[in-house]
Amino acid sequence: MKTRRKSPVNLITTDQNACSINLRLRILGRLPFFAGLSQKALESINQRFNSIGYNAGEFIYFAGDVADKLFVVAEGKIKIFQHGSNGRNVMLDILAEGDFFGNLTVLGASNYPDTTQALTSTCVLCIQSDGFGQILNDYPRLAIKTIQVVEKRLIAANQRVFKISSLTVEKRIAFTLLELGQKLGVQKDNSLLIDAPISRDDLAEMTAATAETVSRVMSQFQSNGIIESGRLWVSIINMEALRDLSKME
Amino acid sequence: MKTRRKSPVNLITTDQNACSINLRLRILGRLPFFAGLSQKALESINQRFNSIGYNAGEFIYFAGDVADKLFVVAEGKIKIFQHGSNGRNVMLDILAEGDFFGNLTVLGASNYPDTTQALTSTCVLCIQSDGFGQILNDYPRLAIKTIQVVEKRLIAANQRVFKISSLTVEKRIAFTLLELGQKLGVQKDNSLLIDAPISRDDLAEMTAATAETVSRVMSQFQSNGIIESGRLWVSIINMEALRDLSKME
DNA sequence: GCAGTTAACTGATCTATATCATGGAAGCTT
DNA sequence: AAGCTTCCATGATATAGATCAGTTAACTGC
Repeated sequence: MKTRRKSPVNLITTDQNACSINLRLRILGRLPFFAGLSQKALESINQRFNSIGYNAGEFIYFAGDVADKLFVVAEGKIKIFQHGSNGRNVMLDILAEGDFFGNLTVLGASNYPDTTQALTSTCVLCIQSDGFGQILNDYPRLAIKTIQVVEKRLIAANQRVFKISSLTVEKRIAFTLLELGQKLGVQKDNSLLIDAPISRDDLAEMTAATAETVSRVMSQFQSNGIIESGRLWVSIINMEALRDLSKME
Repeated sequence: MKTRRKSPVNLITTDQNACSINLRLRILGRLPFFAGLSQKALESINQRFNSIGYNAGEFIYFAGDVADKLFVVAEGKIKIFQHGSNGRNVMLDILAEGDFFGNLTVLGASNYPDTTQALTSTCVLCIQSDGFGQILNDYPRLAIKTIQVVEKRLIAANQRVFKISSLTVEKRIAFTLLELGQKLGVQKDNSLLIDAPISRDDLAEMTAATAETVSRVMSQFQSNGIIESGRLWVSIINMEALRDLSKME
């Protein structure tokens, strides 16, 4: 029997004051989204935001809630998913610092189509959707940037459909691990640690598979020296091998 | 053996002059997207568009082409899909009058992620992406409307992922038929004809299934009196039964 | 109206992955 | 450090749907 290893993922990513008022401006200013705005504009935009902290496991909102807010991840990791009544969830993404989520536009009284839950302790910045609408009206360049953000996600979503319908589970998992590595990876000596507490179940929800199948594939990856993994952590050892495996041919 | 019926779908939907210059303004003005703009603004926007006609089967663009144009369907039906090298395509949507496709924003030198092909003879309006970007800059309300259009598609794409991963093929087909009925349906005495030449292969590409499986399910639907169908056409007889079948429970 | 082509139907078989079931390891809790 | 809970591994079995294959029906063009 393979022996699993202790988790190298640090679950406490923020301290209590990460969301303090005086830090908001700095966080917003760092976002590529707001790059190029004057300090004055940035300050006025900052006025409209406030910040909220969540502990690991807490929900930010549920699918069906009235969608009147837009959020930005300031610190921590958040999973965004749709839940099937049967318990078959589908994860759309794991959000990290700088990612937007919630309601981007002022669609009259709509509801969130998905649910968001903190994976680690997190801090999010929050703004009323109509306030954000006014900002977009005042700064058309931001509106165009917003279109680009949403369009990128649309393209990614379409590619996910493509992968689910034409790739094997093994390839989908390989792909997903590469994406997670790229987005959440931190270099640790000779491996790339995915810096979020990801379970087999999470991977199953990301790849449209079952936890058992994911477990089998991950075991195989591990015995081939491609990854290292344990309870709630994964780390990529051989990136090239993963890339080969994910090839569509 | 069940005998199939002659197609009631009219494949010739446009005449040669449907795209004539003097019709463009009328078509643009009808679009909900441009609703609320002054006649003057509309005329200046119209200046930037030109129109192109395609015969059934012709391609508007291929995945990978340089994405420098935005299109609007003026008349006809267009399928938009991704093709897998193996021949396993994934259809994203069937576009009808008023739908946008192509490149909405001025992303520096990107490529189309999908391929578009006319299902009937069609006419499309066309604008350079950077020209459209200027329009969005001039009319921030249009930019916000654009965000809404893309966001709706994103939500639809995510729901497609959800359906593929958690519903049976039968349910997915039922769902897809309902969507097609809603979008392309025309009432014919006691049935709703889907007004586009849709093959079993097309349905397979829409539902992430094979043509054979689709054929079997459609045969069953037909013998249950839920639909009527033949070579390149489908018509819904019993909407309620389809809705029941598509229920997720 | 006949020949050729493409789309659709259906039977037989196969397989990737889900399901069901059990045991073991990691990490909390007190 | 003992007990509890959650997560992970893995074997055995079942099955939805893919694949392979052969036939029939609708449309197209001459």
